[in-house]
Amino acid sequence: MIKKSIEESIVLSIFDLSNQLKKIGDEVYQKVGLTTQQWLILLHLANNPNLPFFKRENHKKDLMASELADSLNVSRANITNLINVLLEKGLIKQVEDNEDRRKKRLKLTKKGVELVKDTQPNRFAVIKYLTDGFNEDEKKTFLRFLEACMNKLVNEDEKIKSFHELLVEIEA
Amino acid sequence: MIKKSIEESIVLSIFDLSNQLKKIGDEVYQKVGLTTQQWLILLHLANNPNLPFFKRENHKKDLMASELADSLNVSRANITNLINVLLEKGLIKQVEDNEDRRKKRLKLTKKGVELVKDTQPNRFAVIKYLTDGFNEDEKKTFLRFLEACMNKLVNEDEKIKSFHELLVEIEA
DNA sequence: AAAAATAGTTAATAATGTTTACTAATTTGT
DNA sequence: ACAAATTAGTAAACATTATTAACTATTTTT
Repeated sequence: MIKKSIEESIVLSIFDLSNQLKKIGDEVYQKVGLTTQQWLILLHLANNPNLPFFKRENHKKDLMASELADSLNVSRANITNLINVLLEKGLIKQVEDNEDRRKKRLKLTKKGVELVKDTQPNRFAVIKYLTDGFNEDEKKTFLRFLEACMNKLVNEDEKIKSFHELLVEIEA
Repeated sequence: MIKKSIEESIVLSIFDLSNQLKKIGDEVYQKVGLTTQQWLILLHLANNPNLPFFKRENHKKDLMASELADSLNVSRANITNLINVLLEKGLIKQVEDNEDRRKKRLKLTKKGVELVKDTQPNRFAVIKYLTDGFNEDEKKTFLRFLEACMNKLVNEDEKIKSFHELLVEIEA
């Protein structure tokens, strides 16, 4: 019998909520033939300052695929696939970097900029609606909490995995 | 240019954190040939009271596949696939319901119970470590926040989708 | 100058999940 | 009571999303 614990409730709720957000996002963005994942790439290229990635590190130059892979925590090959869709739709473009010719900088096209701009008020309204009913202090604490968790996960993930070292192989 | 907003930061952080948790979970549970998703099923069958699903509704009888589909927000067919792995590994068993012979109740086997029990202290330690540094009141507020968001998403998802109605078809 | 590392891509493949169609059992409406 | 609708589970075919491994080109390190 597993005990009630507010900490575990929080972790499981974060999971649940994120799933739900992704589902709804996929449904909404399907109208323009995109997935939540592809939409997140657009938000990166729009330099959305609220993305955890931009809080972790400062970026002056346009992003490249490997940085997106890093931020979304997926393989570079996967980013290539996601990007191809956005390129085909004419929402982004690749610009060769003259200083390091291995690199290709990604930019929103005019069409991409406009799509992000046009949908921004509604995205914002949804987010405001969702997070309504809590005061500024509470929201700040909540964000600190999420960021603290994240820091532990990325900086000390070996430590966390080692907690589970005892997980013994079970016979199939 | 998108403005800084604490609300959007929160939503994007939840996304990011959940991804990271899933990745680490997949890596950890790979040792026993399971995915995070399959592990979640084990937690359901162990009646983990911290699962959002058990907070939403009360369950006296053992769960069935369609309830798991509901809780994990995936199709029934997908649950069949996930369950088959757990059956093969001998971690769960199906029991026919005598009152309604369409239903198959799912139960942990002795082996399944033991796996959950043995790993519980470490799971708990990880969660405690992650959520450390915040007091009880703060944690309670987070949980209320997460549950409030979730409620809006599930009860008023049509309203949320309608926010995006203006999303116009873009030509490929 | 050689070796190692980085960036991106391609191809093959794994996993995850969906839709559709089906069977069986139960519930509902008349 | 009985036809129609609903619910539960599964199977098959497929879509998608992601991964790994191998490769090219370029840059950095030693």
